[in-house]
Amino acid sequence: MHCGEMGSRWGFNRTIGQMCGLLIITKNPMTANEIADALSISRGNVSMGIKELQSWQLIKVQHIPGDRKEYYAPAGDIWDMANRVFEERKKREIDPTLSLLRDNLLDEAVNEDELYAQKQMGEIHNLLETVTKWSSELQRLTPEQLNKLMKLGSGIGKVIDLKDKIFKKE
Amino acid sequence: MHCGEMGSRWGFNRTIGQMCGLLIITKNPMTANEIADALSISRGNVSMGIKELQSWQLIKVQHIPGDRKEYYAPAGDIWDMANRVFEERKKREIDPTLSLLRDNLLDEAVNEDELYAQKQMGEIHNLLETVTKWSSELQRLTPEQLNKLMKLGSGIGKVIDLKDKIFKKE
DNA sequence: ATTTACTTTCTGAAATTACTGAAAGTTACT
DNA sequence: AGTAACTTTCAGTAATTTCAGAAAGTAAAT
Repeated sequence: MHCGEMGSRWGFNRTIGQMCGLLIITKNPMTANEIADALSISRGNVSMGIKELQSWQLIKVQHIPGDRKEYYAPAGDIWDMANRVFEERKKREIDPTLSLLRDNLLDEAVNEDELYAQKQMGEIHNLLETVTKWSSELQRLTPEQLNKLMKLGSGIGKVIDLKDKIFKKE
Repeated sequence: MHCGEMGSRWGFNRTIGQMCGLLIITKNPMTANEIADALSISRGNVSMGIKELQSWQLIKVQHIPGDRKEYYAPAGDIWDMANRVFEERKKREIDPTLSLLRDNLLDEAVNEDELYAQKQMGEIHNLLETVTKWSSELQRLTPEQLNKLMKLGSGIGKVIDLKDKIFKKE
């Protein structure tokens, strides 16, 4: 139920949030009908939800030999899923803005107001590019590296300073 | 207009997105009426929007001596604003889930299914805690440190390995 | 105390989004 | 080909969200 309430904050709707939560905490894969029953929603709704969750690559279909039904289960572990949600949201929330800003920055400003507007848009563009680049590079790290990095926490500041010293000495 | 379309993805609604965008690209602070005119929306709607944007701490009121009207302007630069949006969203999207999970993990599991559900919830809890901790610690870095870190990009992997070597040698 | 210049709150209408249940589609077996 | 066991689509309905405009509130100036 909580996943439902949070669903819309996370980028999908109530029912889809519930479906996702249900599949995560349920050990065995479930059929569409089981999902509909468990959540008391219509069979058609489940079908839509499945399609949506597949488009986020959060669930996968499984077949059980000798059974014609389709069984659904989470695709990957919690980290994988979080990554997918993160990526998908970047695609929806950042990328379109980034490309609009790029277009706009190509236009010549014809007066002071437009100049200011462009300056501000430039700032936003910078910010979004930095964040985008950074996040894609974090994903290139091995899980162990990532883990170390996270554990490091604000100690990262010291490591950066350290690195600076070393390179200056050389 | 684009800010309007994106508004709902960013956590508020169309009008509020437009208002925020308008205030960012406009050099001088604006009155509520100017905002309403510029965007062709009702005065009442602007009032609601202002309240909402203030709750996100994205805009601030300014008074011009000898003028009774309230003028509105962005609160801080682009980085500040992005930070606020980020923080606010964490508060809405992560914190409630985190506290629910904590409560749930205190309950004793009475059968195998519940045990599995708890295991999964534990995973999510870990993930969210790590992310939360990490993000709050990033914010503790000085802007220069942060900038260096971002510029480092995937080179961060090498720095982590470097740090490991140094500490092993000691 | 009244007027003036503003801001906020609230109500119901309009627009959008989500959901159901039935019909249509698909697939695999006979 | 026919049928059984499923899944998907879709039209209409229900629920939610957004919004304008009117009414109420506030505070300074007269």
